[in-house]
Amino acid sequence: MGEEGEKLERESETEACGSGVTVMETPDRNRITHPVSKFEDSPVFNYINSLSPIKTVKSIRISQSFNSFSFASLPSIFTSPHVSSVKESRFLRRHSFSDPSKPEFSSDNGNKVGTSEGVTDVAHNLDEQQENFDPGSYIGEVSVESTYECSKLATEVSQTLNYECGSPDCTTTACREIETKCVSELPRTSKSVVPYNHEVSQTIFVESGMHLEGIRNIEQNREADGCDWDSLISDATDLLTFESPNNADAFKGPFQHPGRSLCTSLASSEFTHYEISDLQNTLSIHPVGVEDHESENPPQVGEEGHLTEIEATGDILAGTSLNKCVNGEPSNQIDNEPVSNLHRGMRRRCLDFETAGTRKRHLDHSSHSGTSMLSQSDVNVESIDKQLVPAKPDSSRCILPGIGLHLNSLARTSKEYNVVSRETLASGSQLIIDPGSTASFHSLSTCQEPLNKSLAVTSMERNNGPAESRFQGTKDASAGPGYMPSEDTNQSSPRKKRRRLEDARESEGCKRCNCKKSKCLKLYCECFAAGVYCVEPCSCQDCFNKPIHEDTVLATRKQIESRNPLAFAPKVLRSSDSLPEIGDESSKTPASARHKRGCNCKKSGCLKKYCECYQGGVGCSINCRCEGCKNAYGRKNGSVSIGAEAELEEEETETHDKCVADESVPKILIPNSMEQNPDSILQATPLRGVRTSVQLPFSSKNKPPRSSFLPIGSSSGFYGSQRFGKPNFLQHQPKFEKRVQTVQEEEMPEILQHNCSPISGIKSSSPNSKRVSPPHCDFGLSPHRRSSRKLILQSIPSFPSLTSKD
DNA sequence: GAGTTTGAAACT
DNA sequence: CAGTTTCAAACTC
Repeated sequence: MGEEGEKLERESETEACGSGVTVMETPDRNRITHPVSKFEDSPVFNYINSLSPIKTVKSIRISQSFNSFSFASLPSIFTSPHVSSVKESRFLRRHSFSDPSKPEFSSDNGNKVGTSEGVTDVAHNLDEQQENFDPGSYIGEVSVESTYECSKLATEVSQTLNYECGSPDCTTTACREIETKCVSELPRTSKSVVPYNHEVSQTIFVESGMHLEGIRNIEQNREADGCDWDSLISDATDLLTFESPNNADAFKGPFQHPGRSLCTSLASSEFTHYEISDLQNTLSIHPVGVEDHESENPPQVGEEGHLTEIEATGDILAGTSLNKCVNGEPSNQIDNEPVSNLHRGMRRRCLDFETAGTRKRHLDHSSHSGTSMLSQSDVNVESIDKQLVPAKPDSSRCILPGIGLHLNSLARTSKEYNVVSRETLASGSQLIIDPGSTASFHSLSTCQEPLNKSLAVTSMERNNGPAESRFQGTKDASAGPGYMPSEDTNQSSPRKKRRRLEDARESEGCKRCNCKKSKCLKLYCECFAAGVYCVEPCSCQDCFNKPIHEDTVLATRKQIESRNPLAFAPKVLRSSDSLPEIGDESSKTPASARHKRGCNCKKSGCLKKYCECYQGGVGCSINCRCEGCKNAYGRKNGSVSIGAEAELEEEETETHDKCVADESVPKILIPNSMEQNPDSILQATPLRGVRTSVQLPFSSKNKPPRSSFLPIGSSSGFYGSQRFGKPNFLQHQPKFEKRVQTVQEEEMPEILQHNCSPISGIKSSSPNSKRVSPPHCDFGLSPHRRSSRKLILQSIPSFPSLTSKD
């Protein structure tokens, strides 16, 4: 496997890089964005920033948001673009490397120098290191040696400077020294191990002044925190590297594909600017929160958490961009992506497992970060999940609701699209946005049930318990999530009870399966279907859906995908995604979303969760073959007539508990909130721009909800990306837009990118084809958007989506 | 908690 | 593609 995996990796890389894959990236974009980034990076810009109120705002936000979450921001820092290149290779590599052998990596990396790949490599290295090292063992070592070293030096120096450099602005000679040292030192230590890292780091240090500041801050913080910051710093460093346009240029090399580099630089640059500032703030601020955590926690924990973050970051990086920047052959992507996504998810989970026991403290930290982090993209979310999961002391490791591993969910719908934004928002809100800024939260809340809820509900609390509780809740889902208050209060009947449980489950974010015969290697298994590993809370028997059996899982997954490429795709396409079929009145349904394949209910009347449509909180569509459809969210015939809506309302009312925030209807709300306070969102985070998406009516087990969180998800990734690809985004700020776009593009599987076409193709092959609704183009490409979408559009200027027709 | 129902997934 | 079986969630008691 290892060799094969390598081969595949290489091939994929070659294809991606070598061919004009970059094509996908629109040159225009690069051009446009690039300049912007340059502008931002330019001294003048910096100077302006320092003077302008904007900067202040940022810092303020950050300061507010930051408590312990500063870390979270870091992951976000790594924009998907970075990852992009890594993504494919990563997956592949993982397959082959899952085990101890990683040396190859370095070698490979070594060959590729200076390009975006280099970045990728870095990410890789991080990942690898993380993977390779046991949580416990590597904690001390820190994933990135080069950076670590650097950080060490920096730390040494910074120790002196600590107080001096409290502010980001502080640019003392000491910092310079550190930088210099780092640069000089890196080569020695890290070179062999991580050839590129040091290069990158050097670049960063040398080139980016702002970054340096951020780094300094980080280092300072680090001092307070301990070693953890090293990794953080390293991450930051990477980020920084990308930030500067110059860097991008530098990266361009023989290997580099212009498009790629551009993409990377672009995406990174766009975000970076903010990120950096955030980072700085975070760092500066962080010490306080972090210290607290760490002080409480054993050093190990803190370190682990740190590592986790890094990991997440790496994942993010790896996961996101590939698609965007590199357009490989569709087939390849298709094949790879799902796997990769899965892989990621898996991996995270694996990580979680590994560290789960050890990490306790981080829970808070990670959780916070997780919440806060959302900024970037789905990917980030994943990272968050990871973080979160690890944080949890319990084995349950459930990921955030939806987060991590649910590849599918993301895909779901525009929602995902929204989800991403939401996540971003959520995280951002926590981190960046003021607690007060409800807009972002609202959006979040609407979109994803558990997560949203938790966020919304706990948003206030976010810093401490909420996130944690949430996550913990996830673990113990059964136990009952800490959050879900509203429902509980409302619920009184057994039904409510059930809901509660379900909600708890969802809130947990982890899916728990109860498989007995499928070994959790079939779609029967919710965990497997969601692209996540089974966790302790699962009651499954003979479970193979565990990191230990990664190969098996992947192989099985592939097999299933070969059978049905959309097998792991989100089943429900949310409003934005799904296009109501033309003529399908159901589209009118409150839940604009539709089930990908439609249901086949005969006895449940589509009024029970047996019905996937209903479960997903969407109305039945022409694709459904249900009999006696009474789907409250929209009847097959079209009828989502008023009556139906009334029913729906009734139901909702009835289940008010359930729906409360989650329910399908809310989706629209988010957008509104966004519209209302678009600025706030934007301010909060660049990524934030995204809006929330549709919620599943049933928070509880809806697979969809889960998925929604997962950004990475292979298939989900697609959908999500697709959606993102669509113009919807908030465009309040061009920057953000670009950012978002980039993300979307990256994640978007080619298939999706191609609009519906892929589906159709798939359709033919897939068993489900009949159900698969090619016509839907649900993928969100359709021009017809749901109300939510409309809202979004209003607020946001559309951008050209790769896929979209426009 | 055990048993039943249900419909997706898998198989033929 | 259709029919059947298997499976696990959803549901009921």
